Formats: sequence, C-alpha cells, structure tokens
Amino acid sequence: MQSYTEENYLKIIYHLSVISNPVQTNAIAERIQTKAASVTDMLKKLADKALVDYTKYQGVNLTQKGKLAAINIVRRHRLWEVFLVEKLNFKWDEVHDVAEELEHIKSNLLVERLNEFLDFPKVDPHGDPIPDKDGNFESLGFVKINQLKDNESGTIMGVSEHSTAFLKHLEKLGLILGKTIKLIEISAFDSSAELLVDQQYINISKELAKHILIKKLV
Amino acid sequence: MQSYTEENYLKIIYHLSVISNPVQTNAIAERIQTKAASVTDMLKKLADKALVDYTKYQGVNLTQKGKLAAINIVRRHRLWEVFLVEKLNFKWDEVHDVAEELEHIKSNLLVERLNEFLDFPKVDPHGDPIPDKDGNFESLGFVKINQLKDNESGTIMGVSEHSTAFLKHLEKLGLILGKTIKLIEISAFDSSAELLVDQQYINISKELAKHILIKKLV
DNA sequence: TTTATAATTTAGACAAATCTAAAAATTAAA
DNA sequence: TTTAATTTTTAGATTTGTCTAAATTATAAA
Repeated sequence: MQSYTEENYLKIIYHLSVISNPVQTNAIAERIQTKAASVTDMLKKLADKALVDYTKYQGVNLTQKGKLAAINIVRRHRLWEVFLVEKLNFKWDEVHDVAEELEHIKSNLLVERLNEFLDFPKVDPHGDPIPDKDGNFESLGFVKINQLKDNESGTIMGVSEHSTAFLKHLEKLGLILGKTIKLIEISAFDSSAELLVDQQYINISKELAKHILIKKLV
Repeated sequence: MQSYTEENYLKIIYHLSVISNPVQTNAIAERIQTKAASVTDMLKKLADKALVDYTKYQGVNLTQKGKLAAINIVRRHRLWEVFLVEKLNFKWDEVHDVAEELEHIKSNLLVERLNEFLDFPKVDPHGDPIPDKDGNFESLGFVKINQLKDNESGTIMGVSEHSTAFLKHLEKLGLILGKTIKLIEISAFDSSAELLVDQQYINISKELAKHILIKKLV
C-alpha cells in the first residue's frame, strides 16, 4: 500500500509519461509544487518499492506495478469528479481540488459502489476516459480540433488541459462538452482555427485547438 | 486549520468528554491506538493552538474553539455515513472506517452540497444526531432501554456504542433501527431487560440495554 | 573541445508525529 | 502516612517528507 504522498507522485509521473519518456525530475518537481531534491528522494523510495525504474540523471518510468497503482488513482479521481458534477452540482472547473483529496480514500468497496451508483460512467466531466478496475481504458477514438480536415464536423467530447483558466475561457467561448462544431479552415499564417459554432464563426488559437477533443461525425 | 491528526485528537477528546471531564491522557491513547507519551506531545500542541485547556497531570477539556472544530468533524463524519448507507447501500456496521477517512476532506462547499443532496438529514444511520453548520444539535429526547419503566414502549432510534461486534449482535437479535419494542421488566437479580419484540419475548443484558436509544411512544 | 549553463543529486538539517525508557506526579493500599 | 501501584510527563531517538546549499553530471554554445 502506498502513502498519500507516494500516490501523488505515481499519478503525476503517470500523467507526465504521456508527454515524455522517461519523466524528468524537474518536470515532477514543478507539477507537484516541490523542489527537485525532494523529488530525487522520493524517486529512490519508489524505486525501492519497485514502483518505478529509476536511473540517476536519466529520469523515471513507471513499472507495470507502478502503472497499475497510478491508473487506479486516476480511476478514483475521475469517478469522484463525475459524482461531484452529476450529483452535487459542482461546475467542471470546481471539481479538481476536491477530487484530488477524495482520490486517496482507500476502500475498494467504496469505489465499486460509487461506480455502480453513478451507473458505470465511461468518461469524467472533462471527457477523460475512466479506466476499469483492471486498468483498461475503452478506446474512444477522439481527435484534436487541429487534426480535423477543413469542413469536418464533430462533437466536443473532452479536453486535454485542465487548468481553471483554460476551462473558464472555453466556457466563455461557448465551447462546452457536447457542443457540435465545424472546422472551416486552419490559417496558413498562424495555425489558428476558424470554427462554426451555434451558427457563429469564431477564431481560436492553435494552443486552444490542440487541447479540445472531438468525436467526428460519421 | 488543523492537520488530519489534530482533527482526530479533537474528535476523540470530544467523544470522551461526554463520559468524563476532564479527559485523561490514557483514555485518549487507548482510543487513538497510540502511546501516552505521544498524546502528551499532541495535547501541548493543541493547547498552544488554544484548542484545548490542558494542565499537566490533570487531563484536558476542549475550548470553545476546539469544541466547534470537533463538532464540525462529527458533522462531516455523520453526513458521510448517511451517504454511504442511503446512496451506496453500505450496511450500518460497514460505514465507520470509510467515514473516518472521508470526514477529513476539507471543503465547505462539498459538505453543504452533500447535506443538500441527502435532503438535510437530522440523524446518521446509528441514530446519532447530525449537528448543523454552527454546531447545534436538534434535541432528540431519547432514553436508553434501561431507563424505561416497566411496560413502556418505544422505537429504536439509535445506539451509543459503535463497535462492529455490538452492531452485529443487535442485528442478530432483530433490534434494528426503527423497530418498536416494549420493556416488560428489568430483572432485580442481574438488571437484564425482558423485551417484547415482534411478538417474541427476549432477554438482553444490561450492557446491551444501556446502549440502545429509544424514542418513547406517546 | 573546452566552457558555460542547466539539470540532478548528495549531504546535512528540519518539522510533524511517533516511539522507548526513565523520571516525576498522582492515587490507592497497607 | 508511608509505601506501592498507576498515570503522566520528559528526554532523546526515529520515520516521513521536505528543504537549502554545495557538488556532480549532462547538455548546449562558443
């Protein structure tokens, strides 16, 4: 069993390994709001427990065991987010900090009952997939807006960036979950994207576009 | 704001002060599964924070501030117990450990939304009253079985002992929440109580009787 | 390829909460 | 009321997770 802190490290390493492999000490330090020296200490400890493969100065990768533990935390986090939004009427940008605490409650019974109570949701309020008990994700086949071809349409299914600033900005633009959009064209000049949303043409930056997940209309 | 551990101490001291005033070091140590020396250390710390009045060798009492903090934890604990039983179908003897963790989640919004979601419950699954946001209990006016007079009837509204063994035993006897019972008589010999439950006469020990809360029939 | 810069690690210290063993205070018993 | 038993406290050590400052390794630039 891992401590609260160890769980947080595993989760962060898991998220960061999507972007880079292996994961660097400084990247973890920044995300976990701590100093690089502290990260080094923890990495040694996690390596001792066979949760990560760690080579000095080279960064870390999760072992199979570590990955499973991490996915389990992600599962709990996302289930709690669904609960907060659907049952307690939290807004999607209010859930993160509370879910961050709830994810560490240790009780398999609790998680399974919660899953049942929520009717086995497949995605969280941000559109991120919820892994099952064994750590498997259902393949969702989403693409980012900047990967759409001109004139292709689709539905907003999620985001790949979770900062409050980003989410609030999206909401202001009317780019909320479930909304159907059409990509008119990507600018050759600055790669910004012109969209048709609610019969209105809007222009969003590439930075925004690449974090919005779309399910293409067939 | 208090740490997880400080919150636990406050809660235990609160529960123990119902029985004895002031609360002794050893009593706390036993309940919190730790050594008396550790308790002494923590009491000094809580005294520094003005959460308890502590005099060496004399035990502690909660200050007004400490009491309010403690009641708040009790409030969260009992709300979560209602959630676990009513929404997630936990049995009343399964809830305690999980609620013990959930009670420490720090978010006023969460607690208030949960309260609303549960439709403002007044008691938890054991019949214990749930204090409101300001720490006030609704007066419930319950008595213990051994305080009933011969031939008085009433409804089981709660228990004042929460061990799994005790709760399972009650369930076996059919003495569940909401059940109506009639006290036939208290034995002059061993103070055991003869009850009429479901048209059946049963005999329970004084130890059992004094932990069952009854709302008298008018 | 040497130098400079950036990233990472080590060494030693610290705070929170705990422990053991010994000392001190309180309470109960003779 | 002196002694014995119990309770509580102190002193010093330990564990977990963190920190600063200095040393080391890796990477980029000249």
